[in-house]
Amino acid sequence: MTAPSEEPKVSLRERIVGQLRAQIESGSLKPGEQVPSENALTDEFGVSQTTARAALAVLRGEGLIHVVRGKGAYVRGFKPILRDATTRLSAQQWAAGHAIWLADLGLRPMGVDRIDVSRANAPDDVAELLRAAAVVVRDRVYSVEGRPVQWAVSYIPADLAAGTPIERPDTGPGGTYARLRDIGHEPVKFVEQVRVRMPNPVERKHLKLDVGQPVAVIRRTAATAADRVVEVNDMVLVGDAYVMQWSFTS
Amino acid sequence: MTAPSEEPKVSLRERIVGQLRAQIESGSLKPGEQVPSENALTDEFGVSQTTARAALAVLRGEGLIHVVRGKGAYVRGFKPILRDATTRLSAQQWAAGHAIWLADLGLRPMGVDRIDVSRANAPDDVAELLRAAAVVVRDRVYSVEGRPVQWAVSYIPADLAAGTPIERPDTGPGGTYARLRDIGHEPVKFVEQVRVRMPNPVERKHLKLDVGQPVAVIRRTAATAADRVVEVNDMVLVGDAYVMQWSFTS
DNA sequence: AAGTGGTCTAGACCACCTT
DNA sequence: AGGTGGTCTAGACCACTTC
Repeated sequence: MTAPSEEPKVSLRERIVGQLRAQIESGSLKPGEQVPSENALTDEFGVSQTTARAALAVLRGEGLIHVVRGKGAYVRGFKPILRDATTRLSAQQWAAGHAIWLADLGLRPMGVDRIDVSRANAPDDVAELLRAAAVVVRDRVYSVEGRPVQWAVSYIPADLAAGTPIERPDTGPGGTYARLRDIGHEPVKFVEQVRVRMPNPVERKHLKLDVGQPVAVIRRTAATAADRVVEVNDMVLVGDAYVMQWSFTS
Repeated sequence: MTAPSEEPKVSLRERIVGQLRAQIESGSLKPGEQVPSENALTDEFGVSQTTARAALAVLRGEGLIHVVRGKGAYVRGFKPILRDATTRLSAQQWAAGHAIWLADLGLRPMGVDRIDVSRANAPDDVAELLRAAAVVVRDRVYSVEGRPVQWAVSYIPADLAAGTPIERPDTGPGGTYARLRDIGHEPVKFVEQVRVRMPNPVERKHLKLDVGQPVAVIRRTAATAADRVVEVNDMVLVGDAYVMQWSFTS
């Protein structure tokens, strides 16, 4: 009698997710705008609050919205930062490196939320790389437009850094690498290892992360021409805040 | 009368999450082992199934467990693959690049699940980079140990690739780049741009991803010495399957 | 006070896997 | 058949924000 069923096959949650995602991606819900509240979704789709919540949780997990307790859920809008490892640390130009993916990653001021400098014993794996246990630790959180975007912890052998501006929060022009150069240990070789994962609770706290937001974890080792490792820098980057770029030749 | 309350402050869900996470990280729950089922958690912690589910969902989101419908939840254990862009594409050696983070990323055979080669019109942004709309598209999924780990789509200008082995699934020794060299368009300059985000539904399907697993999205552009872009390769890497590495000098 | 999200319960039904 | 996860409801109470 009835027409063959259309086989929706998608759960109520996914139907809500799909509609909202489409609205966000099409721009009919603009960055900063409020997403329909749980109650609104309850009415509109005739589902329970639990289901409406589950739908919003999925969008959170995709980083499309962020949520403020007691206020509402809002469409994310954050222009990613271009982090170009090779041209920041070297001065090369790459003709092929222009206009890839993003034209408008304008440079924006990056501030330091917090910085702690101390002497300590390095974790085992770091000590092995540096061939030194006693290190100066530079621990800081960077922010852009009021939002924490990176947590970085650097380890420099204490026998190099002790008593130098590296032990001061502000290391002066050119930063730690320039100071290492001043004392005859200029780093010239760099290796960056990158992992992608969900943040642990400590990282979530430092970076004020919403649940479901992935991070990139970068370990950079910096070595001199004589292959002495003079710095290990462990960085945690908020995933949707960055586009990372590396350039190289064959 | 009673002792001052201990102010648990953590939700039931977080308490369950914390205990299971500790067990996984301490190794008392080993990779491949089954995590207590929802019913078991319901009994052990005296919570509803919904709450037990929510706890497991968090661990899924952190990539610590994966779930098989009708069977159970299991501790993840997958040795990540080392993807060294610079030494794979060049032949350089980096003394400082050894023994960073992971000693035992033994090379494992990477197979091709599926490969489709076709001619098509490139997406606008790719066409702009290649300065050509007509392209050969190489679309494939790679697997390691039966698990999809990467989805890669390459675009090569059709006026270069047409009629060459690049249009065949197996491009022969040295791959696409060797064939481009054969016809006088050897790529020598590379730029890789990397984003970190949650996968969209299409990516989740291709890579058979569990919910809550982040991916790295890499766009590599390969250019000749004359700065002609001869390939754009869009890759989606399963986050926890990889450690990506780049090396460079200042 | 009213609206928002955050947590949780008790119970239901379904789909999938193993025995 | 029985266990597992997947989806969903109806309702409760709490914490936070705005008015």
